Amino acid sequence: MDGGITKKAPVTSSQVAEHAGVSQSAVSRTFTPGASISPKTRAKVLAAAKELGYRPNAIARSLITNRSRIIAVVMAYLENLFYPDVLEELGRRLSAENYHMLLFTGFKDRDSDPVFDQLMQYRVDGIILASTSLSSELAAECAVAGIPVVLFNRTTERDETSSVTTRNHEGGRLLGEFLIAGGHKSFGYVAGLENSSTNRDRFGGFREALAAHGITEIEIRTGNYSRSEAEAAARELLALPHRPEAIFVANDHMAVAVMDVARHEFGLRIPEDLSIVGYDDVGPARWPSYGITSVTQPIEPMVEATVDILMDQIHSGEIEPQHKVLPGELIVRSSARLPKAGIFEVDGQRLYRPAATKRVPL
Amino acid sequence: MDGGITKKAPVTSSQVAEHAGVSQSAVSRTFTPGASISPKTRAKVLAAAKELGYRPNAIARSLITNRSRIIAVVMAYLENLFYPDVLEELGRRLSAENYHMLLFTGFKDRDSDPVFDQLMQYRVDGIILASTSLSSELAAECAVAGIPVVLFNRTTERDETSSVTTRNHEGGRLLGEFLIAGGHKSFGYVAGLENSSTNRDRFGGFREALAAHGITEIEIRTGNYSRSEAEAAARELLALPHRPEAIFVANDHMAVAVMDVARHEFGLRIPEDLSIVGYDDVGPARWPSYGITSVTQPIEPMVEATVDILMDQIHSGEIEPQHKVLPGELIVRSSARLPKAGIFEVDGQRLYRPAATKRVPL
DNA sequence: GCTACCGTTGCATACGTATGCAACGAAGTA
DNA sequence: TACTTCGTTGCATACGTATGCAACGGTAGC
Repeated sequence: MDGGITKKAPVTSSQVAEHAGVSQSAVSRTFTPGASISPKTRAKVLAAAKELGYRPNAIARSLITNRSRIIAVVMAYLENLFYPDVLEELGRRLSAENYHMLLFTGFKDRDSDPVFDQLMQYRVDGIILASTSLSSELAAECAVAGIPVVLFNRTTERDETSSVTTRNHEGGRLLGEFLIAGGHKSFGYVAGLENSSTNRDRFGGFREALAAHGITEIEIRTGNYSRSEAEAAARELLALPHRPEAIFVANDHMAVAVMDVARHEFGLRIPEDLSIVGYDDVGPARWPSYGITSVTQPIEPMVEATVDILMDQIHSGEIEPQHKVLPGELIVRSSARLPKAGIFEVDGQRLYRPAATKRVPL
Repeated sequence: MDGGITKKAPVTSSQVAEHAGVSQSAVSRTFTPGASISPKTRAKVLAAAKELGYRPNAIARSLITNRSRIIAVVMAYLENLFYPDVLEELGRRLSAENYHMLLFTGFKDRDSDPVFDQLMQYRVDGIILASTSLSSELAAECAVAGIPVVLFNRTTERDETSSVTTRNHEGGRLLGEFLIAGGHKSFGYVAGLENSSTNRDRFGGFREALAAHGITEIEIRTGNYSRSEAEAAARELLALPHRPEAIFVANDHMAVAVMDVARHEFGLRIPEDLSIVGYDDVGPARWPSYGITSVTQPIEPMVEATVDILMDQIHSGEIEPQHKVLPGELIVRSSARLPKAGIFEVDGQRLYRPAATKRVPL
């Protein structure tokens, strides 16, 4: 044997039709749910199809139906485990709707224009933008093209693009209140990407909470949601003459890095010498080595909402921007000193809800 | 304004042709590299295309060229950061070749048949299988269909499907020698998925190394490459009356979990009370909280080899199974007691190479 | 037995692009 | 000038499927 196998042409609906003694239309209708076809011919076609190993050609179908059943998912980087988790859940939810993911990743955030060109060429039925920003021209172009777009964990200034987020502002405020209730007096903040809405909102709420208690000084360093930059930011913060007693890190991915630097480079005990709180409630935050007090971003509801918006817009053909904002919870773990009150145990997890808002979910 | 925007039909090559005063062929040739077209008409077409906002329809192109420029990437789960890293690198490499990824993830490993059906319908140009097994019938079906398949970090018994792996057997052996040279006397192994080649090979090498020193008893528990199962496995191993002095965990993802259990549930000091070694050299293994001694699996060369094999088979049309096996290095960190000799510093990293094989890269 | 009706079927066409083929024109050669 | 050559262009067709339309056959109602 020569070992080399050359590409064999796939079976077409016409071949199946001939083999089954029916027309090509009948084959097509057999594989089109709801089409007018008698059980008898349908059975004949299915038998012939199975025998020949026929699979409908999704490409040809897309050409005629103008629907590719492909959703473009744009994630500049997957370093933060939050996004792989999102991706997995998206895979589940989209495949349940019989949609598929064309993934764009591994590019630098600034190179999004060629990415956009590519995904437009595939006539995707929808676009999910996570962990990347979208210039407003591109958003406009999508709108003109009539392609539904959902920003995942991001919002834009103007409300023209649909989005799914959590209550980042309230989350940041809650963390601020938590730290203040814990008796901390001086504060630091490790920022995420400066122009990201999550960073703005989380910090906005945090600052507001501190300001309500007369605290306006916050030492800020930027980590850009990257581990290595967060390490550098931590080194600067912890080397200050008056080191902050508590640091809010804009997400858990960076908080882990900050904690590592604090412990292993500065020899600090957490939370005795330093309190750290994060955001996302991502995997490593739950590991006992870290145990980060963090605000959850509930991935499953977020993904569900995202897919719902897309499906709604795809099926209706109308692109009315929708904005879904989901609640989160402050999960109390061991990375920050505890307040005297406001901690509740629910389903084996400790949550923080200050008295005034105890009954209102975040 | 009513806010709702209805889908606008995209611009076609014929419209561009009319607008530019040329034939549709000329438009097609303008966007086909290497086609016969004069600079003058080309410029006219490009101007018209830009003006109308034309983008070639990749779907229609695929139909006629029989090439979708889509590669199916199948990853059952992304829990282990190794795979998101792979995904990112794949994104870089494939987009450099102007290919795109259709990602299948978030399904249980047993549900791979419907996944296979889906990806076949899109007439993908190639398939990358990582973190999932493929039944041999499916592999055969791909072979018949002439679709190149590469197993990433997996091999099958028979050599009929291309694969990219690292020297897992040698890596396991090296870790065994390292632990023995470190003076350990009793050993445990936390296994990965039992039928995976990585698990078989790593353990095979490990057992071989121990056997060469007269050690045949290894306490084995299975973690199935899952964090929670690895935790359970660790609890069993560490509760044994004669707790092993050293544990080889089949990958770093599980090793982190084992280390957490050892420290926080059993109060063990690492490496004083217990040595742990892992595999993959994945992110958390490098974090100072863990510092896992581990054998690297070099993602970039592995991905490069994978894409090379695919491109080769796509362009040649011949599917000759290729098997690429890449070297790894044993990176010495702090999770296991050190041997007296054999540790070298290279580029700021400590490597272990026993005297006999010092000059031979793993 | 005739008509009306409805479910089923095949015919023909359309989707947007690539490409073999022939025609054309310009340039070069004798 | 006549002939060859070669680069460029348009025509026509093909890719594999979905679907409007008309035709067909069977059934029910009178």
